[in-house]
Amino acid sequence: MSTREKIIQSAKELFSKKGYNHTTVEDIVKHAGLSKGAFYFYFKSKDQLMEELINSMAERTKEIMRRWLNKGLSAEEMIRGHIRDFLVECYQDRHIAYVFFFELLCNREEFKRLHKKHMENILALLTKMVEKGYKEGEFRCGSVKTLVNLIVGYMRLLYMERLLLNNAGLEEILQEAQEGLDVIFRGLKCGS
Amino acid sequence: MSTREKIIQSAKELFSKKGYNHTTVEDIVKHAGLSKGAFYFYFKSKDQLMEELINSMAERTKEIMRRWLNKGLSAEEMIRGHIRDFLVECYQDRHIAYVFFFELLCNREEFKRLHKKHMENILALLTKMVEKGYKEGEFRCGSVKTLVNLIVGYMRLLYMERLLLNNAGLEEILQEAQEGLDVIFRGLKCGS
DNA sequence: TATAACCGACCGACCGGTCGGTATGTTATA
DNA sequence: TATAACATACCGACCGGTCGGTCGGTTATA
Repeated sequence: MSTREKIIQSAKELFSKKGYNHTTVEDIVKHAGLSKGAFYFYFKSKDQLMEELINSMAERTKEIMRRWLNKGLSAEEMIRGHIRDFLVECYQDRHIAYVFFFELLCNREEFKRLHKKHMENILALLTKMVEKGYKEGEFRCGSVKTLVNLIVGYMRLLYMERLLLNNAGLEEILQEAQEGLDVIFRGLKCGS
Repeated sequence: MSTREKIIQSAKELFSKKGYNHTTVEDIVKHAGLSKGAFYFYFKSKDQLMEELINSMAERTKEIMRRWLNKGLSAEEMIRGHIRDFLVECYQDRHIAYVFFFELLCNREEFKRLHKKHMENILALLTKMVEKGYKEGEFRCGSVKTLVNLIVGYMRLLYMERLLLNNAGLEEILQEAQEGLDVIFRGLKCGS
């Protein structure tokens, strides 16, 4: 692993453990077995490193969604498929996913805007999937907005509570996600 | 409003605007038209104020849930009812709800534990409601855990995205929450 | 006039960022 | 092919600003 990669990896781990604010540049470099000089050789500032982490994570997520959107599948298949990929991605990079979903919102306005920008893109992509379901008569109650919120809310919670706080395994999470989607798609009360 | 209340109110507003870390004690007292001396006359530390805010918010939420649990209603009625009350409470106190749901998770271990403790209580209460639904045959697919996660995730997202980021009105939020619950309870695909 | 309530100058720990330095290549030159 | 000239990668002491918390003093109240 290159020095630059070492710094990034170290930052990811520490940010997810202690948070952005409570992780010092000193912490990051010590944990990577380096010095501050190395850090500022590769990064303009602590903020710049943060932004880089966020952008890379968000772009990968969008890429996954775009891939599924272009497969010509039904809405349910697209949604289930991209969520699976998304959770796998989250699992592999769970440190930085935490930073994206939470850390970013507890910081200065600049970071909140960054989160908002990426979230808007992601929601727009999910909206496209869901819209298809309504347009083609696949979904019959609720509304686009409601469904999008249900899905995103569930994913976030799954990630936060199960993956991060409870350290659940990947298979377990995927299983749970499918169950939740079953409820959303089929409903609680209309047939088993 | 007493001086103590002024400080609390000021802290709530600033914490939700700038976050706990980026709100200084100086900010809080200036915004309340007071001085640091007043702050440290009423509070042992900035952390103690934070804990007080969190505990009070969490206790009120639990109280709402307990009230609905003891009404002898069906699971769906209990869930819909307490969520309504909860959202009203959140709306009135949206500043501190933000701190509870997000700020707490982006801070030192001590605060994370506090969040976890309250969350466990709240989830246990919700679980009781949901269990009743399965026990009495009201709910027919999914599982207790899945349903609890779906509901909590949706509430959190509604609160975060709609109430906080989009500044939606109370009636609008309540309406949306009902729609989401409709989907969960009836399902997307089994009858309109 | 005693005490509660409040003021605000100041302390000191902490942390992001800087900067002068070094060591290990790599390229140019004669 | 020896060496001067330069570049890259990294070190760590230090600086300057920030902010939680303290403390000696002042004002209001009963």
